[in-house]
Amino acid sequence: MSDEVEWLEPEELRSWMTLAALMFKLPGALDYQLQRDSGLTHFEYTVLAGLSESPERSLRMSNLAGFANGSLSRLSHVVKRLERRGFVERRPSEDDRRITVATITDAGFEQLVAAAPGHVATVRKYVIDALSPEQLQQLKVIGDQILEKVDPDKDC
Amino acid sequence: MSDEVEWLEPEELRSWMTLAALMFKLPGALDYQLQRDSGLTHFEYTVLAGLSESPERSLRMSNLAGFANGSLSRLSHVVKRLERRGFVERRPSEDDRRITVATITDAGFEQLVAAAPGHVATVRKYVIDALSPEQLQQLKVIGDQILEKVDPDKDC
DNA sequence: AGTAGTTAGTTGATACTTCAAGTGAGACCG
DNA sequence: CGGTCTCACTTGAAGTATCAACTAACTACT
Repeated sequence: MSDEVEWLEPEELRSWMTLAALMFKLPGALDYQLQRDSGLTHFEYTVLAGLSESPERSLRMSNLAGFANGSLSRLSHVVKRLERRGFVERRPSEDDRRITVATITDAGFEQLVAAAPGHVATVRKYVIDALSPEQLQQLKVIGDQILEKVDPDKDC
Repeated sequence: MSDEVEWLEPEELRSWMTLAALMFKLPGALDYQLQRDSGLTHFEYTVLAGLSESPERSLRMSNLAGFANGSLSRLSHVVKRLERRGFVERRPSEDDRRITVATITDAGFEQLVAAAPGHVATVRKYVIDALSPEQLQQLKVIGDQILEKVDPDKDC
């Protein structure tokens, strides 16, 4: 951290304020729809979606945490709740019993299938339909460049 | 919500996944730095910053909530905590005593001034420096278009 | 004035996230 | 082998967010 602070230029500030507003508002809007229509948070949805797309409908906790962009601790709590609701199961891996493998159950899969159309429609309404194809492309490039700085390892 | 779901095209999906990852990761990274170096969350920082830039260093709760992109309830809890720490004060407005006016104290201002350089440096490191001037401009346009859909009133 | 309706903000219960500490399994090393 | 180290997760406590219910103040109508 250098001695002299480089304050933001007005242009930079405007872009940053927009991004900040987006970070505050979009998750709330997404959570609201999912919660209301399916009783899932966006994070829970992402967890179920991650499991559903994986071989054996299973993933080890660390990988799932990476996929869902959350900490292992957060994931552990969330999976415990999802397990109580009957949407996932956990068991230790045969190979290495430090590893926990989570699996989505049939009930969890049904829940996901029921939630998906509404969620996709919301993403479409708020994000995809708001942008041109070029802008979508720009958004991906911009996002990846920022993520590269935030989280230098793991290039997804 | 229509009968036939329009699933996302691969291109659309990739852009969305990037944006989703950004929404999960960036707030955490920002909060982490602020919390560690100044004991403030990004939301608290935004609240103090909003007050500090306003005439009389004061703002009514609703306006402050709008500025900070949070609900009135959330703001009320946060301001209560900031008040306990001596960083803001609240009093009812003379004109309309339903209205609560929050004011940043000298201690709060000092806290903000102490936190600002590190926070700005972090924003610069993660966002501004990651992007070209054109990309910053694109980001603002893209963000505004999404926000317009999420929150149709209030064009900031 | 009296009453119904609206607005601004607060509160309390519940749920969620985070952080630090803990557990138990495998790896390494003499 | 026995001890230490690291890894993969889990847990409990404390802090924070969210939702619904509530209070108090103003407004509008009769």
